[in-house]
Amino acid sequence: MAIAKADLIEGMAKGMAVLESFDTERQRLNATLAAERSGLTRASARRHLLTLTHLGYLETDGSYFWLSAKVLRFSGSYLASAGLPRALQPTLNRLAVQAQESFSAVVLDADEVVIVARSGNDRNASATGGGRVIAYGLHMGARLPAHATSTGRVLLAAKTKSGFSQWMRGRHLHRMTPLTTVDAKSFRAIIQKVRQDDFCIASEEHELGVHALAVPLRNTKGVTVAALNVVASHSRLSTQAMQRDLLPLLFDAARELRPFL
Amino acid sequence: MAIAKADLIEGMAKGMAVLESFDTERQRLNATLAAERSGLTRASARRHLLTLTHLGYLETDGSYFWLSAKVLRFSGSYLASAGLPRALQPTLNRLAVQAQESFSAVVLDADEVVIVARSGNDRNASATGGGRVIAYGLHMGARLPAHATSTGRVLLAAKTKSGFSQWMRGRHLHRMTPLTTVDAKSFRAIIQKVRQDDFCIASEEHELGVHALAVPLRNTKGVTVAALNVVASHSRLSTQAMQRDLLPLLFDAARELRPFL
DNA sequence: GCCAATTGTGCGATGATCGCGCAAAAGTTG
DNA sequence: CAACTTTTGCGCGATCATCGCACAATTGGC
Repeated sequence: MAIAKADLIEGMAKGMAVLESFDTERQRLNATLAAERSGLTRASARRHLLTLTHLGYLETDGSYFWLSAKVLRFSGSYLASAGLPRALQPTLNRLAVQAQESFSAVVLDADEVVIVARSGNDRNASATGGGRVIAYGLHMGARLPAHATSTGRVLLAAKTKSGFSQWMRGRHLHRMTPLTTVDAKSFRAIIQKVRQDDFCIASEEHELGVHALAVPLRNTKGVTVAALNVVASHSRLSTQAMQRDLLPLLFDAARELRPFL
Repeated sequence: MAIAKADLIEGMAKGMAVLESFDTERQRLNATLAAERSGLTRASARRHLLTLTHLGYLETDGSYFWLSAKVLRFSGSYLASAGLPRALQPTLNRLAVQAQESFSAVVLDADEVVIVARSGNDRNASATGGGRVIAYGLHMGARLPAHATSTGRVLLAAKTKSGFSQWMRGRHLHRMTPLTTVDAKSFRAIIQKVRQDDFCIASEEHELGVHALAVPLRNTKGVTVAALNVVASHSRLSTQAMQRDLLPLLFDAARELRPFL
């Protein structure tokens, strides 16, 4: 949609590519690194890095660059403006208190899901032992591969048949764990089953020892606008127990949220 | 520092100005509005809006534009990469459980404080009755005026005398509530007192019915890198009770965090 | 249905950006 | 430690992307 013709500012696009080249794994970049990751020439990448630094989005020690707190301004504005997170948060908080588990609400963005609201005890974080802030890296704004997550599958199942086929076209399902479904045929079958069940369980397909249960969030027109899930460690809660104890909670929450979406 | 000469990409700067023109108050903009707010010509603003839309950071209905979930990618990367939030989060979580109150950690950015980590029961949210997601709009990435917040004052007090004077130079202290200190002389006196006390209480200066207590977070070199505070509703907890019961907790947390900052 | 205000967009001139290429710094090896 | 190799910082002229004017199309008011 809106595939504008030729009057797009490419300087802008380059700059955003540079900004995006800072991700979860690569947090500190110099000009050469940034050039590689963003596909620009070294000189150009350097100019953009300098510009972004000047604008306050990056900080630098002279040779390396890293994101500054200023980038939080965007998420702040988004979260304040977007109706979705605002509408979901109270319910997520309530679920966290009731069930003592971690809940997330996500939307689909291309081939990833984006966490737009979450809640939960972060007891699991300390259980993992070390520096992990939030259990399993599930912070606000985190992006996870759609095909390997319960929520992603729920959102893919909500697409039309042709929409889903188009999404699948030529796509390589990346293996995240030994248990990830990467075969296209099997994956189509899974999505078909999600369509029937209206929920999805993904067990250790994204991270070993972790499984999740997701349901769609639909508005009153029946359009799926997001997905809601609960994540638990395999050792603490079996798949069966999760479905038995938590699925009704999720369905209730989805029904309750319906008028607000 | 690093005030680069003349080789800064201005297309980039314009684009970021456009992105920034979406804030908490103005969430939906058309080309004309965005042009006004970002200081560009209409034509240029439109091109940048279109570009950002094409890149996926904005969504549009054809005439109006609004932020998309993709902007969360930056905060996600920042939160995953920045040492500060990662180091603080576990302690904040523990505080929230212990005290059943809402805690925030913030850094100073020009004349605003930015929330880089937070925790807390959001019971207050439901207490406020309506659609407020999080008590008092204190979400991650939210920006609040430094002069009217307990944390802002703690961070301003950490500046050198000359640094603080420079900050004050020609600054207008915006009135947030009838109780906001806006007189420069009074404000200087407050900062002086914060220097002595090493903590700050701001009562209803930012929002009526809300008061907060903040302490500085220093690293082992003695440099203040952030501020930690607790926010409570006036009706639920008196200023005196807050100081008596929570100040020791905050000081303990600050001492405990010291090696990690 | 007419007028006024606002918005969408083509086009030529201009100056900002590109990336080459050099010089200096850093790193490597015998 | 010196000579060599690799990497990084950055100046410079040519080029082409961007600017904003101006006009057309659209919307809205009365």
